[in-house]
Amino acid sequence: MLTFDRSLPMILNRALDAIMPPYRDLFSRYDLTEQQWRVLRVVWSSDKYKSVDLASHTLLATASLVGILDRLEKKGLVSRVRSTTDRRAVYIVATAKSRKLEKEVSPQVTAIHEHLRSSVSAEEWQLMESILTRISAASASSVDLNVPAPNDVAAS
Amino acid sequence: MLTFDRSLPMILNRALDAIMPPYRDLFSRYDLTEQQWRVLRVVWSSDKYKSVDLASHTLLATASLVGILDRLEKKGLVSRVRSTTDRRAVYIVATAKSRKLEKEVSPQVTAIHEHLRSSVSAEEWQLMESILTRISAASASSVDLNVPAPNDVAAS
DNA sequence: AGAATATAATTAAAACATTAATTATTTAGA
DNA sequence: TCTAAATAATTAATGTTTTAATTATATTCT
Repeated sequence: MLTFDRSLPMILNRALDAIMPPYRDLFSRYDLTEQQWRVLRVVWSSDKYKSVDLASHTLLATASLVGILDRLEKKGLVSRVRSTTDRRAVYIVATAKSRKLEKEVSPQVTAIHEHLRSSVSAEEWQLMESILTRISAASASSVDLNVPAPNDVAAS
Repeated sequence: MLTFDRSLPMILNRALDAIMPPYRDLFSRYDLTEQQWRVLRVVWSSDKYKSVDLASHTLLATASLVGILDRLEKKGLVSRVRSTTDRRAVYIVATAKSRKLEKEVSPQVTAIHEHLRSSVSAEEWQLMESILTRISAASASSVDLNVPAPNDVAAS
């Protein structure tokens, strides 16, 4: 089991499992989920973002965004504004209520970020980031591995 | 947005987004989900595992495991065996059918692991693992940060 | 202009995640 | 022993993910 246990997916998932609880505890105190937070902090960073822009910045699929935005809208934290120049597009804008939330929550999120960040040296942090970036790039460049299709295997 | 964009959760999620598609493509060819694979490879590694043991080795909550095991059982890949010595416990065992699947899929999964692994040096890989492990440990040791409760903030 | 194609957002269905509560059984302690 | 606490598995409710299909609007190309 050693080889699977120390595979990159497991390494990354274990790290996420370890670091997320403090974030989730914080978000839940404000009745927010992790994904809702991710959407809000991008919306707060700009006047106008289309759904499709949110997707790339939050790492959430547009299909997932629909429901997340529905719930954020119901809570009065964002509103949807149909574009007049391209009527397919919808802009997501932050409400005044969500701006208040931003002022309360953001500093606490930053505190968690910095606490994590301070547990290793600046050089190590930078190194980890660059190693992960390089592995990710390698993966994206050759998604198609040279493996037989299931039918081929079954037929052999 | 720079500070949030380069936070550890985003770094890790971006890396997972980049590396998972080849795994998911492979699993879907065998009509398996990523989580089902995770359960199977642990079940294959031992004769007898209780549900609660599976949870820790797969990083899946026991509540999630119930449904995953239901579906694996329905496909004839695992079976549940009630323990006679502790009648609360259920052992999960691999079927002969799932052993055949193991022989087909495992080598291909290993190939993806090794492809990722080969994109950086052995030293870098080891370093990344140790840095992430240290950050994770730091997080676990102080989940309770010194932040005010929501009510305190609102009252101020 | 008109048809094929592309794009933005949404919907639908199945699977999984998260939190809290529940059931059944076992263990520990007065 | 008898009860309180702990443990294993499950259920329930809400939210999210993934893939595929759908709707509406734009764009491109002939």
